[in-house]
Amino acid sequence: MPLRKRSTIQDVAERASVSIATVSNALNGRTTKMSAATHARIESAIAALAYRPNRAARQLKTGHTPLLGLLVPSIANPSFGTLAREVEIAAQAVEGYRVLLGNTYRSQEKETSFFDDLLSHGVRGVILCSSLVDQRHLGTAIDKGLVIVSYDRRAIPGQPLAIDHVSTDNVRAGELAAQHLIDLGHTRLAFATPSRRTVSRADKIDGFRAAAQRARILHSTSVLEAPSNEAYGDSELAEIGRALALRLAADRQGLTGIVAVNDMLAFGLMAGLRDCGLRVPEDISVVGIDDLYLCTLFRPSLTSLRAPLAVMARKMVERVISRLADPSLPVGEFLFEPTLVSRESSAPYQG
Amino acid sequence: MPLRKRSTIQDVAERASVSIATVSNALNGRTTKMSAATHARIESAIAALAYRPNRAARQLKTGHTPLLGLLVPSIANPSFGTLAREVEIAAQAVEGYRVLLGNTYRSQEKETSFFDDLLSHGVRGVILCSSLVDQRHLGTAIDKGLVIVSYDRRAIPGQPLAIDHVSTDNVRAGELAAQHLIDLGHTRLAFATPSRRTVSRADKIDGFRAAAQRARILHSTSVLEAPSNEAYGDSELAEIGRALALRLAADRQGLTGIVAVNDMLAFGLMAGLRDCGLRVPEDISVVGIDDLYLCTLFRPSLTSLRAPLAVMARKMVERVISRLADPSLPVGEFLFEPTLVSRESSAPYQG
DNA sequence: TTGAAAGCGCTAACAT
DNA sequence: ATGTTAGCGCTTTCAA
Repeated sequence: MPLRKRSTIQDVAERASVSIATVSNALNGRTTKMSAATHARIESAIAALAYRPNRAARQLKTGHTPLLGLLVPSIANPSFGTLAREVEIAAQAVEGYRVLLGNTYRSQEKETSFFDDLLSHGVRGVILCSSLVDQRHLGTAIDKGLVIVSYDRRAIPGQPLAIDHVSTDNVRAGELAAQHLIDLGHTRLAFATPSRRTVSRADKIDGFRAAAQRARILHSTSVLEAPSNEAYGDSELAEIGRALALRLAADRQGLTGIVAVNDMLAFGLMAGLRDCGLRVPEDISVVGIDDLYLCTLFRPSLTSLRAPLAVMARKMVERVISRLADPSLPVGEFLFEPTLVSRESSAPYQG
Repeated sequence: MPLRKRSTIQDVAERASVSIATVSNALNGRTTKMSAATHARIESAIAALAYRPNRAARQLKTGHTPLLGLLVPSIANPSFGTLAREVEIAAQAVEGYRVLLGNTYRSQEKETSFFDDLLSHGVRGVILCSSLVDQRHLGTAIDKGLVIVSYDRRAIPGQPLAIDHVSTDNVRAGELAAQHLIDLGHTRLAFATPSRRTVSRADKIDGFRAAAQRARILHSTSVLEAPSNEAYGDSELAEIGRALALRLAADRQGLTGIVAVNDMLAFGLMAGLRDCGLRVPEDISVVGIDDLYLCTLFRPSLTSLRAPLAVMARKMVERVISRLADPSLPVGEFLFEPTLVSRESSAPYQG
């Protein structure tokens, strides 16, 4: 079959015997400016030609295009895969937006280059999942017209950037996780995390310690951390969990409960503990954070903290689009409450 | 800081005291058409203004834009997350292309709507991971100018569509998986799969049966299948695995080795078997297909078949871009050899 | 109620 | 070696 050229607004106008201006009006909902008959003729011409407006042309004129950037450390990480799915659903639902995906592997250079490309493509809204501490490059991007919504990190007080923040209440997540173990009778707890500090990790630790404090067991509490020694890879977090398990097997320090900074690390931790002959939950209870659906597939299944991802994705999309329409919108921070999902990996303390 | 308007080719031309045509020439590598001094002036003007060409304008003129569509059933599924990462890397590496992501949840309507949007955005190349059997809508999309490369399904002989196919050799994958179990001494084997047939699933089963045939154990071989009773969801495949495990526990039929159609199903299968008191690998050996990095995190870790994903992603990107440049390119089918990665889930038959 | 026309930023054919 | 210009498909102002 011959490759027909896509039909243009011209073709529609001719077929409906009107000017392109009138077709454009119809396209943009200004139907009050024409007779019903004209409108009908245009509609049927559009249908007959399977006409779809050329976004590039429209964008050249209006400066807008229904595209959103989504920047994640790595889409191969199930946490971000799940998030990406929710973002895509929300973007489609809200305004028929499509999603331009980028992976950063935690490289500031890749983030910057993605921003440049977005701008170059006329995309001005972006949802950013970044664990980078240094955020100076964001200022540059914003100055160039980018609207950024940041996922899973609180606003840093005094930060001058016009960025909305949508995040789980990570303090609360750490707190609920620790409290769950405390309620089960555990008193010697640890928090397992990569050593590099990020806002969200610090928050989780704060919550963890707050719960311990309240239960007066802060003194028997510790933070287990290991550096990531490889370039950002799929299994990095799990490897850290595994490394921590080995250390624990060598010197357990009486620990009976561990909160992991996220599920992937918890999975690695559980694998490592098992390899060392430590049983979960009989010897050590483990709680993750994220509640990936993978939690239900491991044995023991992993107790974890769930955030309302779909709602958060909708909020992010909504904020990006709102701020695009009205740049003077006050900056907002939106924290969402996590809930504990109890499974097999956590059990009562065995005196 | 005031939001400066992005600079245009005009601005560059003025700053370098040349015409926009010359700037355009410089931009498009036609540097032989100007003096070195002029070129240098333009370069420095571009740098000074941080000029980046407006893609929409360029596209309106040329009909091209460095964007690729990537359509997957669900990006939350780690198989597709991993693929998406490789595709993004390849697209960036080859020509600085960016990736527009879409999820189909196996809905033909969503596929079609994604194609329409791509076209509307001027994107003409797309990498498609589809398990849909009916492919008539693809013909329509191709007629409209879309260049499609299909992932993980063989070309259907006699299919008239101009689609390149890049896939694991699934027959070989099924064969290697079965052979591995046979080599371990197993004689009563089953292949576990969702009941809905796709090209790739049928191929895997063919390979599985071919290996059994060769070992003269085809008669003690079966295909275990269960329907998916939920809408496409994250855990669908795992649930099917779990359901099959329950059936097996009720009536094991002497089985000692199972090949799962993919790793996610295998994970569910292993969880279900364990819940029913069947031990892997002592009672039953399990082999998956895909070799997700998650394989190493489960206990027992999962034996699986690995495909050269990065190479395949590069091939797909390369084919899309080649065919975009030369639509008369002969249609190709590219099959890649899987390799077995042996882990804990498969062990010698215990008479 | 409808249409003419300018112009968004760029490329490339065609001058000079 | 460099410049002039038409035009890609669309929106929108202004005129009729």
